[in-house]
Amino acid sequence: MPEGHIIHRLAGTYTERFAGRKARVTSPQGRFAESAKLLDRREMQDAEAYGKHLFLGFGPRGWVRVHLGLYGKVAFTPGRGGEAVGQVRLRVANVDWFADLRGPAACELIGEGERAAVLDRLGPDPLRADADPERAWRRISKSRTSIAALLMNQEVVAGAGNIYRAEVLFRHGIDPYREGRAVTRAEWDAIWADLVALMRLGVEAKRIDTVREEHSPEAMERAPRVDDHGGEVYVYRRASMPCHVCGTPVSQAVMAGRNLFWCSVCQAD
DNA sequence: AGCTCATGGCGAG
DNA sequence: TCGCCCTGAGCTG
Repeated sequence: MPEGHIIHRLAGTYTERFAGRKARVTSPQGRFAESAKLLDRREMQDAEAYGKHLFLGFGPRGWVRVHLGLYGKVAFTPGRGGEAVGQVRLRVANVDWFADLRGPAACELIGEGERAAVLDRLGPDPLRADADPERAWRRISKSRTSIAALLMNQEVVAGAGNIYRAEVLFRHGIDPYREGRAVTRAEWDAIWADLVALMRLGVEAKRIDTVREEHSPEAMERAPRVDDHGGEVYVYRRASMPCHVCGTPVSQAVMAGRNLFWCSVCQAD
């Protein structure tokens, strides 16, 4: 379930359980074996998230950059860990815990320069205190690309994915097909502030909840949760189901190869 | 057993 | 814009 909130939570958990100690680093599946060997029995100094990228810091040995992609998962388990189950690309372990990474899109050992290059390409991350939403605004306010596509572009905003983009556009009544340059400054400020708030909640709750309290009882009653993506939402994966606010069936379309969900009434320009 | 789908992103064309 | 890669869950038959 990897949007940015999950990655930030993972960084916190890696830090809490492994940072400041020597770790066993292995690749039971083998695809990270050579790099793992270079890190094994070294100290993991810290773990940090930027957007959907997770960096495990091994000081002079460099960084492990992990990107979960669509399928990647990390499982933390107490104990020393026996035989790996399934395709475990990376196992980090100490006497108390082991963390198994499966199915990542990327898991690579990189140096400071490569890390800087990755960060350079990323837009501001709503979950980071050092984020500068002005950078995103400069990009959005000049763009003819739809606001929905812009919010998914990690060079514009880092960390939001398909769920947050659908939900934040709903919450601000913005047609997903509207061009970036037609978004007002006030709307952008509200979108950013909302992303910050929603994603922080997501880190805490480990799921994505976006339905405001005044719509919530109604929403729960009408739409018992069927999906495994987490919490209670307005439009994401609710195609044809009644909008929690106006009752209109939720719309679905494919935009740039990704499913897009919105309410054509609440989000009409 | 085999298909389909997924919260992502890359490179080719 | 398309196809492809990472993997597992939840169907179908």
